[in-house]
Amino acid sequence: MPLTETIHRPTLHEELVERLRNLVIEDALKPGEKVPEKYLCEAFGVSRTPLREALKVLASEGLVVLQANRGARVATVTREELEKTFPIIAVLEELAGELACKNLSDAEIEKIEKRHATMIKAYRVKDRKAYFQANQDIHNALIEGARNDILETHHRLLASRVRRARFMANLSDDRWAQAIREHEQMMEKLRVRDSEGLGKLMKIHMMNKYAAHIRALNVVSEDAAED
Amino acid sequence: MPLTETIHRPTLHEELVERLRNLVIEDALKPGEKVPEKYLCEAFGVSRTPLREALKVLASEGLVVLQANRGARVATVTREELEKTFPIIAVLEELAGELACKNLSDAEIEKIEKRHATMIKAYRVKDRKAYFQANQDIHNALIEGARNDILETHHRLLASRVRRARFMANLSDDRWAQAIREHEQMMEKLRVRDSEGLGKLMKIHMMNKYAAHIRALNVVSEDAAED
DNA sequence: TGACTGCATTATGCATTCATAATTACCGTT
DNA sequence: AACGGTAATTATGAATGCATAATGCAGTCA
Repeated sequence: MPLTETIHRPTLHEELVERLRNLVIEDALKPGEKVPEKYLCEAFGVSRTPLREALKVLASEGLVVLQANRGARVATVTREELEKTFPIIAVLEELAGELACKNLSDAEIEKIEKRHATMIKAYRVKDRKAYFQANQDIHNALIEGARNDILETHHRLLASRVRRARFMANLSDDRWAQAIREHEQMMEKLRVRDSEGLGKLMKIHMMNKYAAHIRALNVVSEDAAED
Repeated sequence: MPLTETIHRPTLHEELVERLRNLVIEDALKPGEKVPEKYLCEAFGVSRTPLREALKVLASEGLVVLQANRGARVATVTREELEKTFPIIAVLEELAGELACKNLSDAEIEKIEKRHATMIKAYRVKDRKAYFQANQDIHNALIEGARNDILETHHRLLASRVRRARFMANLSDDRWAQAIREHEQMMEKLRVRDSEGLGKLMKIHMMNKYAAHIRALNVVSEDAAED
């Protein structure tokens, strides 16, 4: 008789994992930076034990790296890692797309349709922020639509290391237009519940995004080389 | 001047993560069982702090589940989880197969060829143990051949929850023969470095393995229903 | 001036301790 | 005897303490 959800009282270290993860993802703690254990303890009002437990977990997620006797640093994302990570995300999205096509309700698809319209509008007026929000929502809805929490977890683990705010600025007009076209195609497949079609498109979409990131990275590293 | 590898001194908690993970994978700690914190501390000769840190990591990997104030239990694998996990492993293997085809050296392929021969021999004489060992080696070699440690990590995380000793016994003669045929096909693709072909076969191979597991599970649960 | 050495300071890993929640054992009531 | 409630015990989460490795700094010598 599942009338009630099993209650979940969060422990300190879980709370901290959550908080710290957000700090890293939102770039409040920047890649390569030391994680100031003492400071964070004071800031959160906890002792070192739960904070250190949280760091261990974040390390196993790959968000920070631990050096014995030298503490934790926020993991830096090298180009090599990007190259390794994107293809994995791509196949996960492919799978998610296939499953979502099968499992999403009509109402949910309708909701995504609305989000899509919002996104298109944002594109027309070049509202980057609104665009990214709607885009994010659509992708999340598709991933969740797969009804596979394990897939979701692994996708999140991988995406959180790659999705960094600074990439948002690097969206070229060309890539933006291309992304919109890809989303239009994806919606077409979703409407007719062509699961394989959607899966393939989502994979391609991700790989194209990857190519754009790499191009942006090249520009950055060329700039850096000028110093 | 990279004459020396950067030395890595393992900390206690890393060591413990390793050890405990093995205990779970090797079924020394059985699913659903409580993880006897105190006992393990004594057995390993460490205090609770590093052991508990290790448990947090294993929990984030999904090998154990933590209940606040009620300690840790070895995670149980439900059929639902199997159903969610296998398709993910399948697409990861597909990707791994593609990458391995591109990245394996001729010498490494030769090694796999030898392993393959060993496996076939084991099949002929119905030596289950030798078969599983060679099989494992081949799969590991292919995953490693992808030259993508992140892919490897996620594959390992997923596989370790699913790969349980008791499944080994459940290999039917039919499935065994089918698996052998699939491996033959995979080798053919690998020899000519048909990356997409190998990828597709590895995915199919995994999904067939999945189907076999489900069949085995059905038998088990029907047996259980007889009580 | 600049690099090296030894000491002081700090940060870190781990052990220990403490407070409290969960479990068990016990006992009285029906 | 079975059930319910309460006290004793145990286990757990978190804080504190301690030993040691890493870092920063002053002093020395070229």
